[in-house]
Amino acid sequence: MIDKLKEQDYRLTPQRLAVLKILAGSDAHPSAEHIYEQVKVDFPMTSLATIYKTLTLLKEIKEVLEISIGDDHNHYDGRRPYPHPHLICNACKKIIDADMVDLSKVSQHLAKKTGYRITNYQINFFGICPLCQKKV
Amino acid sequence: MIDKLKEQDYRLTPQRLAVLKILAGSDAHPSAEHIYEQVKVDFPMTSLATIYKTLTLLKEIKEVLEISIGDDHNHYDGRRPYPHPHLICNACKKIIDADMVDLSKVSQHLAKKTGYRITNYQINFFGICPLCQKKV
DNA sequence: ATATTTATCGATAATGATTCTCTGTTTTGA
DNA sequence: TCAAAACAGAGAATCATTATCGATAAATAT
Repeated sequence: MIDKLKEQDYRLTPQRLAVLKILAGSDAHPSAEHIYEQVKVDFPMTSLATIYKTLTLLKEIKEVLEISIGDDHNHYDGRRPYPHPHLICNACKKIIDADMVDLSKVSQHLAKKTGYRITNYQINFFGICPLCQKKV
Repeated sequence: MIDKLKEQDYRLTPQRLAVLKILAGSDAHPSAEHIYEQVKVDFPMTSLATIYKTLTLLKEIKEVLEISIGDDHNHYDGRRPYPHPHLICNACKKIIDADMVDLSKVSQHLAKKTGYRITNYQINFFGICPLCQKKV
């Protein structure tokens, strides 16, 4: 992560380093607020805006994945910053990675394999449609 | 939809009927704001809060599907109110249904089949994890 | 039909995550 | 050392969604 930052001529500040450390050290898919609380332990003067700015930067250089689970606040994954499926518990809101494919029976397989009672899922593909490709 | 409402002892009001009609008559996955604009054509006195309340109700009785695409506002599908994959254009924000399974090669198949240039996708499964199932 | 009960409505304030603005500070490179 | 650019911090602004609450209207019984 640090190398990626330097490669692209971004500065490595203490605040950024602190965010990087938390992202690298957690597989709990923390929210911006949660990262903020963690960073404040070592850098009490840090602003929440800085957290967001750092996350935006990391998103741009593809070193963090932003995850929207309809929870009114986003979560961030710095360990596996590429698109991959997640499994979210509606009760405790825990997010875990669920790397398996198929789909017709993924839901049932997933339920069997992980013990989760799956009640819903969300699949979104993002891209450029044929019409917009022409417009370029 | 109307029957479902009556079954569960909900009232059928003009405002609700207007929302139902728009949901039933559109496959464009409209936002609450968009539904609001449409409803106001026939019922100018309608409040945006009523749109949200109706959508919440329809979500509860599973007659509409709420779709979060990280666009800062949700979209609604009243035609196919069950979880299913969507394909979103990053440029024009158009949302279309993408009913195909598999996953390992869904992305490539989808690209070939629809002409979309897929740059990202999001998959979320919602459920109850083993620990929380025990807690019940 | 009319009255009664109660869900629903409309208007607006409140909430809360994220972004913006602006000012001061730090880093970089000549 | 110094100017230019990047960055941080504080708090205001934004904006979708929710909550509040008095007024209104739908369903049902009288």
